[in-house]
Amino acid sequence: MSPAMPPRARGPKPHKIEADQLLDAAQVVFAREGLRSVSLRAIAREAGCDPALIYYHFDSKEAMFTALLARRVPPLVGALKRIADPSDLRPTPVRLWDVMGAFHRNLSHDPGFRSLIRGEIVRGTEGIQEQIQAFVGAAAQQVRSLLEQGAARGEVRSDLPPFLATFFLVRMHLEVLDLLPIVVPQVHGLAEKPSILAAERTWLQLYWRGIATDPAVPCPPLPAFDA
Amino acid sequence: MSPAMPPRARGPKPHKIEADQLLDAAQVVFAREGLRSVSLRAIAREAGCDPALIYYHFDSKEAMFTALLARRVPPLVGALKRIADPSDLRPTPVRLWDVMGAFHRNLSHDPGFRSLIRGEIVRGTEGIQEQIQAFVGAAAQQVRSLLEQGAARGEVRSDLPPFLATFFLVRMHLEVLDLLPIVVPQVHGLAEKPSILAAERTWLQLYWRGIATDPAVPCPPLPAFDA
DNA sequence: TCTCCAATTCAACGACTGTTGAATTATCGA
DNA sequence: TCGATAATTCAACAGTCGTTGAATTGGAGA
Repeated sequence: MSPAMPPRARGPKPHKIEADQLLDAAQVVFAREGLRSVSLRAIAREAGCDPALIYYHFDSKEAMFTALLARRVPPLVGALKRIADPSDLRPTPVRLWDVMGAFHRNLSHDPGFRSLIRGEIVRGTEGIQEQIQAFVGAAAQQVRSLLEQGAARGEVRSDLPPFLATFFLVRMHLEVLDLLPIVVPQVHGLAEKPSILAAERTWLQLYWRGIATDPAVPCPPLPAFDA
Repeated sequence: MSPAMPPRARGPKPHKIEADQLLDAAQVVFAREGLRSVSLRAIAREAGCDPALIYYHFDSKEAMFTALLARRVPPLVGALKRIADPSDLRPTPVRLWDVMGAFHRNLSHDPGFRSLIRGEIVRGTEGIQEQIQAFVGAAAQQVRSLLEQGAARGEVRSDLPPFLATFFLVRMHLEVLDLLPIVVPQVHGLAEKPSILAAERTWLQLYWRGIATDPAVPCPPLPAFDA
């Protein structure tokens, strides 16, 4: 047998692997593989370490997932809170567009993360579900408040149940990102993948025409997201 | 050791298990467990037989999934084809409502099946994806045709890319069913789960207001689905 | 009644899973 | 310079997975 491959050194590496780096790797794998079906070994491979190291930083696979959640949620909710501040007097559709921008900035990388959240919601894994509920709840709360402000200002239909208007906005966003670039080109024979930004803009214009007090009043121009 | 549990008889059972019964069982397990993470052993348990029996009727787990697909898709596509027949002169929103009814009748039981389809689309398992593409493509083709007929009759905005209008309709339906009854009550503190039918109706009214040539013209009344 | 076949189960394979305990080592403080 | 500790890996565990080949048996046809 070849004498090569001496057992790799065990001790600490030259560059310590932080818990955050493990989460980065997990994020990448989730994005690629999609599901809760990702294995710790795949995450470890991505991070360039042994699977056992994960247990040095986290108690379990589940704990790792919730840590991932805890790292991503607060920035998004904070952004939504700022947008939904009642002192913001810009037109409602512009503020809604800002909401969608916040979603994009905080969730648009890795569809696996969204798919994961979605899966846990419908499956309902013990313990995880409550955390996701808290996250989705906090986000939806802000959007709902924003829509109610719009109704109070006479810009949004008041005959529409606010929870439905909220639900349609939040949920739509989570999905359009993942399916549109895959499904549309093949199904409709488009040469290029449709621009997600353009699709989002069209969607909000449609939605606004639906919820506006006077649908004849056109939607104001909507800038790109990264502004 | 107790002499109980003599090895169960091996030969044929009194009531032969048909391939369709295995598919029924698979459907149930998919609906409950949700994902591609269902095991053949779970399906066999549900069907009350040995896992190996599945390999008597199907070549592999993948073949079983495509058989499930083949059993469900043709009725849906057939229904859509009838609705999209150009000789149907009813108002466009009513026909769109019919489309949603067809989705409901053919897909509303087991969210697991939809979740499965959605997962396979974004993950892209070899072989399976093409079949799903064919299915989604055939369905979307009919919806798109219907929307184009609406535009030709002056009922649907012609400045809206048809592929986007189609995508928004089809995709929205697949999702609202699964998430709404779970998320909305807890997040918005509703006493009861919102009626899916009511939510669907509200959604189509919103959508119609968005795509209609004249959004001031109200959506005609929309009957219940099972008619 | 005998034979054959279709339908079913059993037992096992190798691969992969989350998890753990012990072994190792680089680095830092004394 | 010497320990101690933090960071890392190894090897193994029990379990589950999809899959296969052989064994079994009830019922149909001759």
